Amino acid sequence: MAKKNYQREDVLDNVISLFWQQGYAASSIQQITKATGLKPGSIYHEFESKEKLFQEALARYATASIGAIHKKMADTENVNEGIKQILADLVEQSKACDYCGCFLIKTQLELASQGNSLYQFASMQLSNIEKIYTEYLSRVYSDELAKAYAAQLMTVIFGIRIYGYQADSANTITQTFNALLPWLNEH
Amino acid sequence: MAKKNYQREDVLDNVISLFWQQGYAASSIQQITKATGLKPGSIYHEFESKEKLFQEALARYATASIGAIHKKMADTENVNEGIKQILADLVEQSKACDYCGCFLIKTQLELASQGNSLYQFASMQLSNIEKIYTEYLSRVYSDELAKAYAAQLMTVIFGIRIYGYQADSANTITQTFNALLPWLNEH
DNA sequence: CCATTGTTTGAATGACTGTTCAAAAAACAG
DNA sequence: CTGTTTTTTGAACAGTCATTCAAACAATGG
Repeated sequence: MAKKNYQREDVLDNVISLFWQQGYAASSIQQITKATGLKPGSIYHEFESKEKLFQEALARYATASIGAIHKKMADTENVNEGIKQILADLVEQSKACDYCGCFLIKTQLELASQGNSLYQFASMQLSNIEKIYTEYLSRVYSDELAKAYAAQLMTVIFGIRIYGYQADSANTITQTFNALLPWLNEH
Repeated sequence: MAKKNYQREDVLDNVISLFWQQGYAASSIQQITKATGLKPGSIYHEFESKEKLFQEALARYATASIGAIHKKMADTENVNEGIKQILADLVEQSKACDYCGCFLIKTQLELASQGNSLYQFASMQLSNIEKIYTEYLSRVYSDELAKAYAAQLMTVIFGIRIYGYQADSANTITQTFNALLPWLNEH
């Protein structure tokens, strides 16, 4: 088999959901082999180590998340409407029975204490997302206001992603973020 | 040594900071022995298993957290002032270089996927805290409003606890929660 | 058809995991 | 002092961890 019988991206997608659900420490190579269909040797041949594999999976998740933001902003009439839809999507996700929040946030919390490079990466991506929101908001508001609103938005998103673990919280969350971010309904 | 040479509570306090920092999976019995000074045998003699030990540590943390809320409410003039101080305390905590958020939230995120009883416990405690805030708020507001404000407060607290990982975020967080919860400055 | 290159395999590695337990040690009661 | 009880000890257990590697395998280039 001189040609590899798998697609790097497919492997990563399988690995993302495993790591996302269980976290870094609780996901064993054995589980990874089961989730991907690859033998240990192949995994280490394609990805250098468990850490590198996780890093790449997380990077793919982050890229997809950021891409989803840009897409939503391109598809909606104005910035506020785009953000409202993004928040509505988060609420929708929280309804799933296998809901497991945000991969970046989970990674940040799990690996913070070790000053891990994976923590650094997750942290950086979250900051990056805030910056992206700031840029979009500065189309509608002053730079100062855009910055403040982006920080509020990130705080509310973080809050939602954790509040979403509570069963049957969807309606409450929707009411909550509308009350917390009244400026979303301007324009 | 027929008399035990340690205090159950001291052991728990040491164990809390270990589990709090590193999470359940990443904290080994070996590390626990190092943190507590107890040998494996003693730990299993006093606490039945790693899971039971974690459970008890988490329960102690939760009790302390809830106690702190009641104390703050008793020490301040009114409910809104008490909540403002609690939020200010959270901001203060986030300044620490070894900041590691909230033990209950971290546990909920780490152990959610397994339907773990530890997850159930953490989840229940967080719900309980919301209920406590609802009760305090209903002294000042209608039941309906108190419920809505408590949900907002919990969402903002969750948000703060994650936003706090960001370096030098203290000022931003303070401005953010004042903007998100304008009703805190009533009365 | 051979040599080369790249891929897959899966057993083996040594370290570490949570847990157990028989023996030792220390306090108490009689 | 003796017998009982409680606690401590630390080696030992079976299992799992991440990782390695030589061998088998398959495809390409010449």
